[in-house]
Amino acid sequence: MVQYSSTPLDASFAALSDATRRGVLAQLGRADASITDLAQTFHMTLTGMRKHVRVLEQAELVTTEKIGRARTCRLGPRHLDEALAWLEWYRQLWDARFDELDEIVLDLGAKE
Amino acid sequence: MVQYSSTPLDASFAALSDATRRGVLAQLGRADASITDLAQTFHMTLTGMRKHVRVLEQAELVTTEKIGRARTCRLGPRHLDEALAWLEWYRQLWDARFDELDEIVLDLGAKE
DNA sequence: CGCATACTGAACTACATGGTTCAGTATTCG
DNA sequence: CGAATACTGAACCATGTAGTTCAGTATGCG
Repeated sequence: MVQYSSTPLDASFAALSDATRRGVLAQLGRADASITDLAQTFHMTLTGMRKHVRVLEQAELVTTEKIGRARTCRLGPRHLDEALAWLEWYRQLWDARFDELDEIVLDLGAKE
Repeated sequence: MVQYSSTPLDASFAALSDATRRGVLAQLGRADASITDLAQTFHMTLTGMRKHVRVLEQAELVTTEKIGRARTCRLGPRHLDEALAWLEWYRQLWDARFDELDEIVLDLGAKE
């Protein structure tokens, strides 16, 4: 198949499609945390959590910095504006289709 | 691993993490389409497109109906409100952290 | 009826994902 | 120095994903 990483939008949505990663973002919203902190919260191994954090890093939702032996994770620079914009656009699309349906229904009513 | 399908939010974000599927939503926003129509637009086999459509169906973003030998796909009942709400919440979280940082910077400035 | 069209299902390929364990390395602290 | 802590990398497993081909079935049309 060859995934070749595609667009940043793909990466954002993919990163958000996992409940653990959304939880990590929530925790980092309250305070920065180490891999150990996060691993404890979500009851998984350091290695497992590191992988989630790396996915979030690659989607630019989280940045990390290794200080001494600990790696500190914090909320990253991406606002998810792109993802939000896409969803808003989609909602408008959907609403437009719905209005159209309304019109058809109204037209049918007018005929009687 | 055992994926057991988790939350609808997972399904929504996962469905949106593929450019082809976002394109299908866009096309269905303009008009309903058959599997053949969609497969042609995105240059893939019927079987391949059917799989994408099924993912969108399972995320309740698209509904389909088989009429005669053709399957008609249309934009589904889900507004993606949940996904939007999550992203909005996340943005507020991020903004809050940013404001906090601003305060720290301002405090540092006041000290001089 | 017979052919073309539209889809479906199974099997296969190649790679991604979400997790684990185990065996390291690097850092801190007594 | 030596032990504990914090992370890392490689290897592995089971399953999911994005596509294909090929061999059907079901429908519509001349």
